[in-house]
Amino acid sequence: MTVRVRFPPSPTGYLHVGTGRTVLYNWLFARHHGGVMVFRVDDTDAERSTDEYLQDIIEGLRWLGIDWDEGIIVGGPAGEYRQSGRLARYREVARQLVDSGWAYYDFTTPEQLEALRAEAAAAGQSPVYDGRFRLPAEEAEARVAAGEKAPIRFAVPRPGETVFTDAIRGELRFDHANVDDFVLLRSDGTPTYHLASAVDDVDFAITHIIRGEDLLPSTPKHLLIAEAMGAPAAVYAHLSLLTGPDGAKLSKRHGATSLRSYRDEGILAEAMRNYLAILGWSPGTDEEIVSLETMVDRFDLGAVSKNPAVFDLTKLEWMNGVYIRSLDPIEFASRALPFIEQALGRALEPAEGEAFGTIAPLVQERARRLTEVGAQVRFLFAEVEMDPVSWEAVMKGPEAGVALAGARITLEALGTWDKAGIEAALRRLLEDHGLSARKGLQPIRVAVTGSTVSPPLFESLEVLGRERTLDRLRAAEGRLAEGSGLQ
RNA sequence: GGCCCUGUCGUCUAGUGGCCUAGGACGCCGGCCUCUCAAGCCGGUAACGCCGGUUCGAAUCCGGUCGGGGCUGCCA
Repeated sequence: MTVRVRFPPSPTGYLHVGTGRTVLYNWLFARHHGGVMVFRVDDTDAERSTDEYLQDIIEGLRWLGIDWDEGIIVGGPAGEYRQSGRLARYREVARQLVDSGWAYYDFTTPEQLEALRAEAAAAGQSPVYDGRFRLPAEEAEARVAAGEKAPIRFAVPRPGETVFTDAIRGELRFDHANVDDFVLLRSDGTPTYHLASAVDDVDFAITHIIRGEDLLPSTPKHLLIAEAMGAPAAVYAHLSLLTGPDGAKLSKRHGATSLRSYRDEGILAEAMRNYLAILGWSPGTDEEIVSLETMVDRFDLGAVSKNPAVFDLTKLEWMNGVYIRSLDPIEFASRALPFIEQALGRALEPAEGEAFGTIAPLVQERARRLTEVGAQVRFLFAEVEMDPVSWEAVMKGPEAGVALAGARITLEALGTWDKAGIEAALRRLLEDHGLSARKGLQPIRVAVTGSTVSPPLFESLEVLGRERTLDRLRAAEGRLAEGSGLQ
């Protein structure tokens, strides 16, 4: 039997990193087993579902490099993969379950339900509706025929229990005393998540349902619906949740949770994918950097962790740095370009693009996120924005003036303006004045880039060009003179 | 409150009765390298929640306890 998994997002928000991890695991499982990945849309919540969110989810998947074999866009045997387009089917199943006695029209009022819950809470019992007000079938039918609106509830067998083996957690049992007669079809005729999701899983012949642990308490309901439909039970696997540093389910209050925001903040798709894969799954070796091929090759639900995992931004950034450094230099430059233009607020001129291409490899070694690149090369494309702290740190001593003036004079006279020439000239300068590289070069760096932190100096000057370098050295000398009260 | 999941370094994890005086990775600390910052290299810090039991032997098995999390809607 071929493995069939599914990804059923409900488009009520941007693609969440936790959801991203869930899809990844489904995808890895499918690819590992040569199975089929189905992409359906759980949009039964018409109020909150939007097309914009669906687009974001699709883009997020593509960004991660996850594809699907059946479902929206690509189509498939089921034809319709949006739940909003399958409403008639859900009503049909609900009706069939009523006819077969697995479900019933319910006339309990919200007040009655509330009273029951309060009563149960007071008695220390499970607050579940056990169908005690269920009417005889004929009576219920008569009221429905008379035009009365009523939801359809599932008649959970009592006493009873649902037992299943979770692929990650082992055998799990749920006493039906704690499972209530849940609503299948709302009184307005729309299906609840439980009905729509379970029917789709049956209709699309899903064999493995890999989802978040938050759905664990709902599993008996889904298994019961499948049973009532006369369908074989799928294998369930519940993934632990992703949490923030405080241990609570990852949410907005922990910071960015959408995959999109990480992409926008300079995280590489391959790094995010690798990090998410390792967050809760171990390839079985000490490796942390794992190729996609290896993931597919080794993925196994039995090796997925049962514990919740804290989403550790620091480790993601480290991994992103590893991936950035492993990029082909040309590839790095082209991926970084949009971030530079974003930081600059304008597109780069052709000549500037060339300049960046020259210095890019040096920045590549230093960045953990693509967004850092802009700050590092800004001095090449804009006027110097002097960092006061940097200035204070290096312009204090008597060496500063000497280094600045000396550099200006020697570089002005320099023959060929290239890295080798610049380095030779400046090293000679240092020697002549008995300055250490550290003491002598920092003032020049700050004068030219505006900061104590920059790409290597000689290359930076080469790319900056003689005129701008000299201008900036003069400007710094002027500023130094003012600051020293010499003027 | 009820039901359920879960518990190895700060974090992610390896570990399925002896190979564990518990391994790796991130972080952190120190050193080397060095024109700054990174990167790289070397070294260090740090954990089996607790209490019982089973066993010649327990991180690994059992019970309890404490802690963390999830669910508890005619949301998904």
